[in-house]
Amino acid sequence: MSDNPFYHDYMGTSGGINTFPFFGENPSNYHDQPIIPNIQNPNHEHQFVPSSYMTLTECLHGSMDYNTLSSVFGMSCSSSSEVVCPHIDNQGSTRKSSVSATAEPILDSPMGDQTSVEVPPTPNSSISSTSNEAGGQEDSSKIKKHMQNKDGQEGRDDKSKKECKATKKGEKKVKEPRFAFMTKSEIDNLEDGYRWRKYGQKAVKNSPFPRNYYRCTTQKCSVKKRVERSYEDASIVITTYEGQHNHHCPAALRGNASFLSSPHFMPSFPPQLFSQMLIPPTSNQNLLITSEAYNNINNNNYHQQNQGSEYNLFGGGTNDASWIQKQEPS
DNA sequence: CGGTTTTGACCGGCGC
DNA sequence: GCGCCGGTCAAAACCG
Repeated sequence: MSDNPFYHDYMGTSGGINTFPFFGENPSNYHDQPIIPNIQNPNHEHQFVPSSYMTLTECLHGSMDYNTLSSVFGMSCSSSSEVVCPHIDNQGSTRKSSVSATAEPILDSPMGDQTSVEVPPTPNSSISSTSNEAGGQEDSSKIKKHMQNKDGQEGRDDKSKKECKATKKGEKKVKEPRFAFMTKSEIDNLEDGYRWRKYGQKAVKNSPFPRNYYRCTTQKCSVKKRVERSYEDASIVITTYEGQHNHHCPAALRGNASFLSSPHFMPSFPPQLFSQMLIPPTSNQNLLITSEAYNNINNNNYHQQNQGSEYNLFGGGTNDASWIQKQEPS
């Protein structure tokens, strides 16, 4: 992975809570210095700028507007686009990486203004096919459905289906943005600071692993997430978030940084992912960081495999961008 | 006892 | 029209 200067693999632990890229609260609350690559200076891919780090939690509960997020993912908010990042390079299974960001902004938009992304097969890449089939492909189909169905099919959220039925035909509903991550973990439901209630579980076609459906327990918050395990690589967990939280992160309310390691918060959780999704300096479509880069910067070994969990981020930089192809609306 | 999980049923979209 | 599939509902079970 180090062959790719833009492929940064990060394995981290916070000693109490795992977070996804973007996850967590205000960066200032972190014990560790939040880091992101300096986007302004493409030649310094290892230069990190703590001040501009954006957590997913912030993103999800709205401190980061969708336009910003879209720009981070290199997508226009005005068009529905889907970026699937199932990629693992040719190193295939040897790569121990593992959070892949999939930005799936799903906004209601004119049919002619759609952009979807197809994921070309990657040689020797189990994760590629994995996510493509177990996650990416399905998401793609779902997204297509989202795009195609303008009568509020996916607008149910916390509304009942009956309510949805009552929705006037043709009434457009704003599609919630989606973000998917692939995480290498033995824990399916990675803690992100929010409280979730499981409301469904479905068997996934061609996969021995079921897909779990969660909904944010906060009232009037319609954020949902799906968690499924890759059927080709059982160590890969595909998490898809849909929507943005309209409230603060419950964990954060417990007291800024202390929640990260507080035994009162997720006491049973082992040290887990404490990572930041980074924005490659030369690509605004992929987000990633490597443990190497991280360690080099922090002189700290964040690689952790103890307690059965191993986390990384992966995405694609310049070299990896090849598997992301924007598909023009047909 | 309240919140969460489980799980079979149901619904709507889509392809044939 | 029918079957498949993903997503959701909701009652029952479970749990702290």
